[in-house]
Amino acid sequence: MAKNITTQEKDYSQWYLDIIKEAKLAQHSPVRGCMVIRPNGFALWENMRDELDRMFKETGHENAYFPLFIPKSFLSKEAQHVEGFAKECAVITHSRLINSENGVDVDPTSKLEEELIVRPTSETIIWDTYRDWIQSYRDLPILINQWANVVRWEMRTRLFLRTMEFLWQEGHTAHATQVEAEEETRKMLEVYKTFAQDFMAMPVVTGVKTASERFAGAIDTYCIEALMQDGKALQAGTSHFLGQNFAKAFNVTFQDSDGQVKYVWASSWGVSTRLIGGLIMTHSDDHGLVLPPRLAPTQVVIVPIWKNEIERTTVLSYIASIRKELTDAGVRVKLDDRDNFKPGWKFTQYEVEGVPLRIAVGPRDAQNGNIELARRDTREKSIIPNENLGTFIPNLLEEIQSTLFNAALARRERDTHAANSYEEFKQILDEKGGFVYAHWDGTEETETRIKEETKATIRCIPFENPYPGKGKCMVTGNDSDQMVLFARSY
RNA sequence: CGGGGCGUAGCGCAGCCCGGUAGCGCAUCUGCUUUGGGAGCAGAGGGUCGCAGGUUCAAAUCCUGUCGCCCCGACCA
Repeated sequence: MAKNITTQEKDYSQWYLDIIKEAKLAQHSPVRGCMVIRPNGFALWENMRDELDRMFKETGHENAYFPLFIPKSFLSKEAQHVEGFAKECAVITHSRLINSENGVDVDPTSKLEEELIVRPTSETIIWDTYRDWIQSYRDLPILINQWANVVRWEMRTRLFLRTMEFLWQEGHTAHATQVEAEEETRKMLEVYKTFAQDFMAMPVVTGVKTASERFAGAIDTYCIEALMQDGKALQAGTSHFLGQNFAKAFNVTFQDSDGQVKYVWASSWGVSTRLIGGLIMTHSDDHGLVLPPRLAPTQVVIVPIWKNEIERTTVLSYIASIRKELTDAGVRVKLDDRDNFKPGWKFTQYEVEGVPLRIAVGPRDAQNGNIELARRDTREKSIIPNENLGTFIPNLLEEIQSTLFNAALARRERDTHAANSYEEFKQILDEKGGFVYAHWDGTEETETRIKEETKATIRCIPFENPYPGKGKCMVTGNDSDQMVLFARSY
């Protein structure tokens, strides 16, 4: 058992923080609610980013970059949007410091004519720009993504899950027709689902948000929802059909092939460093982080073992060919031949850091033509011959990838229930947690009441319902078209 | 914004009640022995005790203020 990691059973929240600390993913910064993403965490983010970026480009998108600062007036142009973000905007009021007895002070003479907002999201400045880019239907669609940081002044923060500044991507697309914009919204949700499941090995439910959970300024918000090990849901990504709301607010029109001037249709979609929190809470255990091989910065770590200089030379030369074979096969391999840590220490450390496979090689293995192989996911250890590792190891990494997904899927299915009455609903939430499907009459009043009484929210109205069919609302008894997905959430 | 906790060596903490040479563990450096699941011994370096006032011969310790961070709840990706 790894030292310094609180068990999940004892305190899940503390366990989560311990994992981040011990796996060196991130640390708190001197600024409240902000974090330093350490090399281990950032390498993970880079792999996620690269894969998503590839998927965005395969679906026809281009990257661009828009400013960090947004004129205050832009925020006020779309009423719903303003209302949604007004409470959490950082505002820049001055441009200069002056020396003072206290060190430095804000120079009162440097007050800005128009205050600037640090972007909480970029719809406004992007749609202000799109107005210049779009005249004709021939200018459409515009399929843009940007990788950026954004700031939302949160009351309460948690590393990765909710920080005041976070990294994300935001896609912003402009289309000639409603159908096309809606298709784009759904297409990108599918991209997120594929990424979450195939790369993060994190099963997700796709669906549409209710009005109260909808993105400010959207007509519809689609989401991927994942279920964490402690039975709480995590919104892992969102995709919004924005209708013509921003086009109207920023007067973005085009002349269509029929000669008429029309407003442009829009979508936006994003995932953030929050995904790292979801990854942690999907796979990791009391021994530390567990990373899916497809995203792990290091897929295989090789730990050599020796007693003296002769053994060291023998073992390291034996390892050299193994390392080359794996590297040639496209495996991300790290050799840790440091002499100031003992093998046992390294074993534990790489386990804590979540490296999917560990190969240990000592004099005996070099002598016998073997390697010792340890899997992080099952923690099984075996001695195998040093043969065909260039095909064996990649295959094993893929097996680990699917084992992790299957385990996460089995856990989600175990923790997914259907409630046929409000009493049963509350009982499931209190005793088991997890996803709970239940009938709801479709009104905001009922939704609010359920939230106030149980702290559970409607995560989504799922596209694929495991409990299809009409029924009666568990609270009011009114008609319900289908069960919707409830959970307590992060 | 409420409730709780904490600021003392790079990290984790004790010391504070009862004022009197600033300590412990880990980490770091040196040397030797070690290396198949978080090594051992010996030695060494490292501090304006969050900040500002006050009381006192004397303040990490008592008093007053102030700043910051974390955790738990009300809003949100």
